[in-house]
Order: sequence, then structure tokens, then C-alpha cells
Amino acid sequence: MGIQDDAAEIRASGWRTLAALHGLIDSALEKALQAEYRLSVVEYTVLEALSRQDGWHMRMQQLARAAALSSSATTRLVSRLEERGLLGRYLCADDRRGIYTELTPQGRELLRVARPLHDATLEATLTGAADVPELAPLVRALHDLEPAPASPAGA
Amino acid sequence: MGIQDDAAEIRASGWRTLAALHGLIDSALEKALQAEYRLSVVEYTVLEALSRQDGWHMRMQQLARAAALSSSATTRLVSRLEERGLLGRYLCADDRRGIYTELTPQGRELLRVARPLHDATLEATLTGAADVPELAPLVRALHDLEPAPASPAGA
DNA sequence: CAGAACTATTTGCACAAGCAGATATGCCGC
DNA sequence: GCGGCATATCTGCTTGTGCAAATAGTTCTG
Repeated sequence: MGIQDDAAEIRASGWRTLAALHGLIDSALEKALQAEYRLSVVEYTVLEALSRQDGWHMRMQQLARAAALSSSATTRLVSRLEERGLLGRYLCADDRRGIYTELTPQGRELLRVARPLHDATLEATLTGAADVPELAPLVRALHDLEPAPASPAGA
Repeated sequence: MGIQDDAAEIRASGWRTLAALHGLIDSALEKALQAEYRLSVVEYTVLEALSRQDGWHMRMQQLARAAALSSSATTRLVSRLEERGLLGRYLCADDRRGIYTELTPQGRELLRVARPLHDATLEATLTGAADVPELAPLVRALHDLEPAPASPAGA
């Protein structure tokens, strides 16, 4: 049984490291984007996901998966961004249950100006994490990953 | 400028992968622990962090760092667990601002029975993620990490 | 020792998230 | 075309979170 325990402890330890690094990056991005552009990380993620779509539009549920949110949370998130004029909703003709969201010019513009801060914060946080002994190996591993396709979670 | 953009896109892509895997594991653990033991992932994390401490006690702020929570969230989390009899609060003699929390026997018992489900869920989720092309490399990288010391975030 | 500056914890408040249920639409067999 | 079932989105409600301010205790300075 010792062998099983060891394997479980290795996984648990890896999970703790993953969670720690995730939390570090997430809160750094959250603070930076919130302070400068009044955007949460999920909101940025949604804008960014939309910008990577051909035609810049997506259905609510695709969005929910891309942002790892429930559909109710997605509804409200889209409503918030819509009220700020960053994206628009419109019915889709072929399936009238579905609703497409589309980036407005203002949404694209906000993303354009926010992206440098996002990227710089990400870089700075990763650099900082590389100096923390417990996180460094994971940071290196991340760096060595092959660039993943557009939507890791959207499959 | 193309080179910088590439580097930024590699980091962004790694971050998306990290977030996706984190979300996957987190929600799987959340559902499993919540359904069986009425414990959230953070609550489990706190119990587990306490169990790894010599003497099973920690100050609120250590706990806050270990769980990556604000101090107010920590206060309420500890209150919830205290009401369920899983841990106790007591003043610490040398610094009377500080409050120690300590696992009760019931807390240790709950952790003992919950840990197998936690570990099994973690294993199952990682195994599942290894079949998702975008996540597989990160899963492998995690597995190859050297076992990190007790508290990756607590430093 | 008095007062200022700092640290630890708790409370008031506002907000975003999930679940369950409601509503509308699509699809299938008959 | 009609009931029955699945899918997409939205709404009501509860809960957990962070920020800012309040409170209590420590430490440093003169």
C-alpha cells in the first residue's frame, strides 16, 4: 500500500503546486486588469476568446465552456459586457434558441489596449514565480509546452 | 516585434492550458467532496494543511496563505468549520492578537475518511485529462515534478 | 511611560458564482 | 400536425469572496 500512497501524495503535491501557481497568476491578472480597465480575468478571457473566433461571434454555451463558467454566470457576464457596449447579442437565424454574441468595435479596441498589460503582467508573474523554489519547475514545464491550439478547454 | 509577440503568445497559451486543467480538477474535486462530505475544496485544503502541521495548529494568517484566501474569507471559513466541530479556535499566549486553529478529533476523522475520495477523484481527473490532447503535455509535466515540500504557497 | 506605527483578526457591504426551475425552441416518431 | 423529450437561455435565491473600515494587541521611539 505504500506505493499507492506515494503515488497519491505525488499527485496531491503536484495539484497543490498547480493550484498555487494558478492562484498567483490569477490574482495578479485580476488586480492589474481590474485597476486599469475595470475588467475581471473572466471578462478578459471572454473578450479574448471572442477575438480568436472567425467572425468574432460565439454562442453562449461555447462561451460558457471557453470561460469555464455555468450558463447562468455566462448570461450575466455577457449582460455586463453588453451594458458597457463591448459586445452585442443577436439571435441566430438557423437555431432560434441560440444567441450569438459578437465583439463590438469598442470591445475590440478595449482588448487591443488591455492585451499589453495582460501579457506584461503574465510575464512578470511567471518570472517572479520562477524564483520560488516550489514553483520554478512548473514554470519551466509550462514554458516548454508546445503552443496549444486555440481553445484548450473548448473541446 | 514578432519575436516578442511569439513569446507572449506562448505564455498566454500556457496560461490558458494551466487554467483549463486547474478548472477541470477543481470542479471535479468540488463536486465529489461536496456531494459526499459537504466539504468545499478550500475547506478540504484547510483541513489538510492543518493536518500537515506539527501539533495540528496554525494561525489564521498562515491558513489564509495556505488556502490562497483573503483574511476575511479565512475568518468565515474557520467559523463554518468551527460550527461543525471540525476545528477549534484558541488564543495564543505569547501574542494575544493571534488566534490558533486546531483540528478536533472529528476534523481529523473527517479528513481521514474524505482523503481517499479526494485522491481517487484527483487520479481519475488527471487520467481523463491525459486523454485530452491539449492538456496531456501539462499532465505529464505535473507528474514529472519533483515532490514539492509541504506548502508551495506558504513560503 | 506615552504615543505613533504596525500587525492580526473580525465585521459591513457589494458583487459574482452555482443550482434549480421557468420559458422558448428544436427534433423525433407516429 | 401532435405529444414527448432534449437543448439553449434566462431568472430567483443562496452562498462565498474581496475590499475597506473597525477593534485589539504589539513594538518601537523618545
